[in-house]
Amino acid sequence: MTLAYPLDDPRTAAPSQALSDVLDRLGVRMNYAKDGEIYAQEEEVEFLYRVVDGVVRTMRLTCDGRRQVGDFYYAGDLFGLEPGPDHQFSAEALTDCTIQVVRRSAVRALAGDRELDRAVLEATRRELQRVQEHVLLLGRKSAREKVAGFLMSLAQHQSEDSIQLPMGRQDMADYLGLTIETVSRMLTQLQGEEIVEFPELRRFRVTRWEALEDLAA
Amino acid sequence: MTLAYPLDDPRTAAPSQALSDVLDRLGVRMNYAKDGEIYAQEEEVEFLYRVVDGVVRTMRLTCDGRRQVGDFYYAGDLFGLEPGPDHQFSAEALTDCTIQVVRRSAVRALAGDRELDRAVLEATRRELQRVQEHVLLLGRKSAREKVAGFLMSLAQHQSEDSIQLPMGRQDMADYLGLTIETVSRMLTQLQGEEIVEFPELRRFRVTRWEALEDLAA
DNA sequence: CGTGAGATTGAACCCAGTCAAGACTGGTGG
DNA sequence: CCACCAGTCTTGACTGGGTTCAATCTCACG
Repeated sequence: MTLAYPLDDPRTAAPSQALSDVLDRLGVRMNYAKDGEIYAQEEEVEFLYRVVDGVVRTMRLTCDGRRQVGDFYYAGDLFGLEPGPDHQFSAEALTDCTIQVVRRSAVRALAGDRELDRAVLEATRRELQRVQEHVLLLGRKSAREKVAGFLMSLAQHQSEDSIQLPMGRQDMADYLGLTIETVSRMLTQLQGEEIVEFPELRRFRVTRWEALEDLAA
Repeated sequence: MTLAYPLDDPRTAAPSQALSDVLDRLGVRMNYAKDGEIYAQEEEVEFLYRVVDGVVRTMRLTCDGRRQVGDFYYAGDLFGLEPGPDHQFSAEALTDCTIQVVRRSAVRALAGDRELDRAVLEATRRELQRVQEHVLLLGRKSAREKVAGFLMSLAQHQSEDSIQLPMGRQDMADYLGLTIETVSRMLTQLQGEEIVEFPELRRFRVTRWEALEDLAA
């Protein structure tokens, strides 16, 4: 993982060395095809995962079929750190992915290493912070602000000038608590105001950073 | 804290013994008057807190003045477990409160005790789970469902037949991502359908549990 | 009793959702 | 190479749930 972005951002701070080592030593690399299921909702929590390459999405389905995307995970990010014995979320490969997987029990067995306990705690903390940001986004922002904020956060994680959108509109909508149509409209609107520019459907460029920052608030 | 409610509920599971002990041994009891500030947003994270008596609310203010309530904490709950060096939320006494406070550095100093590390992790996990529930609530539920769900969760934490509402309508609204008027209307509506009953402004009784459960979904 | 903050209610408005049609895109096979 | 197709995205018209603004009510507390 590159460190092109600020370290205090919980999404991008590198996982601690100890945990990283355990994953390297004991972890198994797995490949998942686009849309492949990594784990299912309700499944027992058994493993710890790190994205090596590709993008992963976690999501939750309510009994009546509404979908809520938990988060998106990129190269270097840990995921699957869920409280409770069962997964509240499922995880799927948004793109073709390589994932490093380690059994939780293996981590626990090595936990004589206090560094490691600490590392898991640290990772859980980061996760908590991400989720708290998500609450603020969902609770008190307009559709316009939600979409702008989403684009901002994507942009902050890619140093290139032209930014890739690995997920479709439906995934954005389900992350932001909106419908696909509203997301689409807001994107068009932001383009109309020349704040962002979409040369391709899944790729954009920020043309007026200040305006985008103001919106994301 | 009583254990009248199921243990797998992250809001109510008792904090682990080790952490509880540290709080008892090293913690200082503090009293806060209603609306007193326990810590401020942006303030450095220094302490760990446990509610002994009363109710605490955490909340966050955005630059343009919008308010988002993080959560409500009751007797026995730990709070102030925030990732990052600074508080993202502020905490205030919703009612007159007794809070047991311990320095984080004291906890850290004792952390040779692996039990303790584990306990902090466990508490952070529970917090994570609460926040994830909150995301689902905010992202994919109607006003009616939000209010019904809120009343449900309150009811589940009080064994009595008549349930106290320690917070005002504004706090409920800011927790649910609604306006005070909408909250009020939904309460009236639920009363009209004889699902709940409000003998007093801040006290209610559930008259049709099944209906409430269906709504909270 | 009065008083005032907090809660309810009403009416008008508006943002986002819904439903439906059409456009674009990328992939496939002729 | 291009025509076609299916999936995805965009656009439009309409609806409706929730907000806004304002007036009234309630009740806890002096």
